[in-house]
Amino acid sequence: MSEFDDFDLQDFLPYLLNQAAEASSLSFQHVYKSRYGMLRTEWRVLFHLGRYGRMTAKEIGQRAKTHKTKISRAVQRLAERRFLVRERDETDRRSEYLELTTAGQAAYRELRSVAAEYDARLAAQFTPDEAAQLRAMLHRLAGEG
Amino acid sequence: MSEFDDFDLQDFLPYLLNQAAEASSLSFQHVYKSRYGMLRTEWRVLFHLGRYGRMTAKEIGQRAKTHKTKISRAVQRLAERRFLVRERDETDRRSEYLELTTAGQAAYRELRSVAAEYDARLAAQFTPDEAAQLRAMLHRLAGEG
DNA sequence: AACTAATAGTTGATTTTGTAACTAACAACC
DNA sequence: GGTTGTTAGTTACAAAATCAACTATTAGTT
Repeated sequence: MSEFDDFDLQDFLPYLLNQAAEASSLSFQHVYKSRYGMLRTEWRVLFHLGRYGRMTAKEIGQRAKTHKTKISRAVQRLAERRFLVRERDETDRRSEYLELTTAGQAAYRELRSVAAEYDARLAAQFTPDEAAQLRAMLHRLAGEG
Repeated sequence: MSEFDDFDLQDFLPYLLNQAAEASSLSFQHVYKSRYGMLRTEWRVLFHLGRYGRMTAKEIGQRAKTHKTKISRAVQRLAERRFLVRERDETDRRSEYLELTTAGQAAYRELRSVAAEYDARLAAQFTPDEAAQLRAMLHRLAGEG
């Protein structure tokens, strides 16, 4: 009988966070998957370009804390589907700038609006104060300021 | 310019939850992976059996909201490594009871204590009240009472 | 200029997951 | 007691994630 005998998996933060993340992304995932055939990383790349504008794969990877191979493959698929275009950086020919096409922007806008509504619905389970506090705590756990 | 123009991915709850979950499970994941060569589902199965005792694969799947194929494979690997034993239920020969071996229990105890310490460290970023509230909100998002 | 190290991004091999189909056992019904 | 429907768990195949090695390019050093 150790001092942790009452430690419960259901309250273990990594587990709990994971359960909450999975449950709360399920139905939104269904939208970008069924409507645009996108994978999670693809929607994230789309969102980054839509929200923050032209940038390189590396920058997206850093912002989203996503490995470069995942980004590379997501970019490939989005380019194939004409959601974005690549443009070599002539000052450093190793990297290329990515930018959404008109179709990409349209997809971004629709998904963003679905996401915003969905987020509002999730947050509505709490008071505005609670929701704000939750986000702040999650940011802290996610490991940035 | 839509009404959601300021909607930010960094604050989108599913994204934020996912980032927090990943960041906060990273170093714990490293422990069960490097020390016991376990995958996430395996550690969860181990934990369920260690904490709640003998049960069937189905029960674990329900508690952990994990698909039966994932459980099935995790059980197989844990059985191969002699962390658990299976015993057919003679009243219903479709299912079998799972139970940790001595080695399984030892692994469980060690991982549980690492997890508890780790959880305490994560929670220490907040006041006890905040931490309790965080857990409550996550439970709510995870979709149970 | 040649040599070494570093960086952006891609590719390939391996592992893990997801989905659907399967087997074996039980249950319910006529 | 045979037919149909369910359930526990496994297996097979396809999709996706991971990790290491690779190419092309730039930067730094001598």
